[in-house]
Amino acid sequence: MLIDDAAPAAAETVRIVVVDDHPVVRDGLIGMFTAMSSITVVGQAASGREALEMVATCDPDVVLMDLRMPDGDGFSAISRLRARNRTRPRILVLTTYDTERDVHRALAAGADGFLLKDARHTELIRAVHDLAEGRAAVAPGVLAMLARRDAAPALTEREANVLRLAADGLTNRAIGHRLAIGEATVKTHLQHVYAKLGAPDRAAAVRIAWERGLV
Amino acid sequence: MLIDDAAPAAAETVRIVVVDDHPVVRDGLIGMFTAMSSITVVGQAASGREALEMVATCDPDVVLMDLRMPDGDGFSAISRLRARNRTRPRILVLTTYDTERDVHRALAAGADGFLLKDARHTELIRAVHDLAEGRAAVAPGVLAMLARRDAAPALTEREANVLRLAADGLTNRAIGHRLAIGEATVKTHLQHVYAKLGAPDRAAAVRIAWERGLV
DNA sequence: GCGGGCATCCACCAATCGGGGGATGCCCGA
DNA sequence: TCGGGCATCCCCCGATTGGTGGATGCCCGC
Repeated sequence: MLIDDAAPAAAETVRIVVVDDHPVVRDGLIGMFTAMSSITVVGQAASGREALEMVATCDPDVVLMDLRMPDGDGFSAISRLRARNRTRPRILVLTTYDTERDVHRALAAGADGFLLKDARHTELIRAVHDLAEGRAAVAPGVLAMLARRDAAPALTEREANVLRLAADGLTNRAIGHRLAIGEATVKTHLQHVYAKLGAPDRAAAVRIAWERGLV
Repeated sequence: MLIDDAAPAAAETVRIVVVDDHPVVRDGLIGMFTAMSSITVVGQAASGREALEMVATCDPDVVLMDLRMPDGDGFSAISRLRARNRTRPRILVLTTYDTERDVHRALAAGADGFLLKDARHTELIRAVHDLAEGRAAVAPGVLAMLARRDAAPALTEREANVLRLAADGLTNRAIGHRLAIGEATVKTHLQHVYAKLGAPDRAAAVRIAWERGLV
C-alpha cells in the first residue's frame, strides 16, 4: 500500500491496464491517462481472456474492466484475477449499465470499484488513485443499490429453485411435479418469496430476483 | 490508413461533430480523428439538444451521433436535423446497442449509417469518408440483424410499457388504470407480448424481456 | 429440552389470469 | 385501393393464482 504523504508530485505513477472491447472507449481512456503524469497505461485488452494475459505480463496496480465483452466477460475475468492474488491488481469496473445484478456480480467476483461510463474525467482519475491507495471507489447511485440489497433477506435454495421455474413460465402444479413436491408446497414457497422480496406476485418477484442476481 | 493517401483525396478534410453523453467516448473519438489529417472535429455535444445547436453553428459534413442520451435522445435529434435539411449533414449513428428497434428508428429518422462502438478504427474512419462522399455505411452485424428480424420480433412501445408495469406486480386492471386504457386492452397487449416472446405467462415474459434487454 | 428456521403438506375462497372468440378506427406502405 | 400493423374495446369461461389459516417432521443452536 502506498503512502499518501505530503510530497505529491514525487509519488510514483499508477500503472494501469485498460480492458474494454470498444476500441473507441479504450482510446478515450488511454488518451485521457497518457495526458496525466500520475497514471501510466501499461497495457490494454479487448476481452476477458486477453485481460488475464495482459495483467500477468504487465503486473499493473489497477485494472479498468468492462463487464460485457465477447470471449470472456468481465465477471469471470475478475474472479480469475482474484483467484491469483487477493489484493493485486485492484480492479475498477467501468461499465455502461448500472443494474443491481451487474453490480452485485462484479463486487462478489472481487471488484474494488464500480463506475459508470458517463463518469467525468475527474471522477475517473480520482477513482484510479483511490484504488491504488487502497480505498474503494463506487459511484453514488451504486451505493444506494447496495444498501437496498443488504436490507433484503436471502432466499433459501428451495425458494430460489421454485422461483426459477416460475420464471420459466411453469404453473405451480408443473413446478411441484418437476421438484417432486405438492402444488400446495410450491405455493407456500412462493408466498415466502413474495414476503422476502416485497413482491405482490410472481411477475414482480421474477423481476426483482433478476435485478438482484438471485436467479 | 487506406483512404487517406488514396487517389482523388486532394479534397478538403471532412468536418465532423461528435455527439455522445459519455466523456470517455467523446475523447476517444476526438483523439482518433485529430490524429488524422483527412478528418477534422469541429464540434462536440453531450446531448441531442446540444447537438442541434452545435450543428447549426458548425455546419459539419458528418455528425457522429449516439442514440441513448439524457436531455434529447439521438432519434429526435436526427429527425430534427433531417427536418432542417434532407441531405446535410450526413448522420452516422454510433451506438453500443444493436437492437432491431434502435436500428429501425434511427434509419427511419434519417440516419445515413449505423455502426457499433466496437467497430475498429479503420471501419469508423472509412464510414465517415463513405458518408461524406454520399455512400451509406452500415455495420455487417447490423445487416445480419435486419435479416433475422423475423426470428426476434420487437415489442411495440405500448406492449413494452404494459409489460414493464406487469413486471412491477400491477394487475391488469391497475395497469389499465395507470395507462388510462381498459383492462381488456391490457390483456390484448399482453397476449401479443406472450406470442412475440414465446412466453406462456407474464412471469416468463418478464424474465425473457429482461434477458433480452427489451425493458 | 425448547424454540426457530426450513421443507413439506392440506383446504377453502375470492380475485385474477389466460384463451377463445370478435370488433372498431387509424395510419402507412404496397 | 387494399391490406396490415397498431391500439383500443367487448364478451365468456375455465384454470390458475394469491390469501389465509392451519399442520407435521427435521435439524440446529441455546
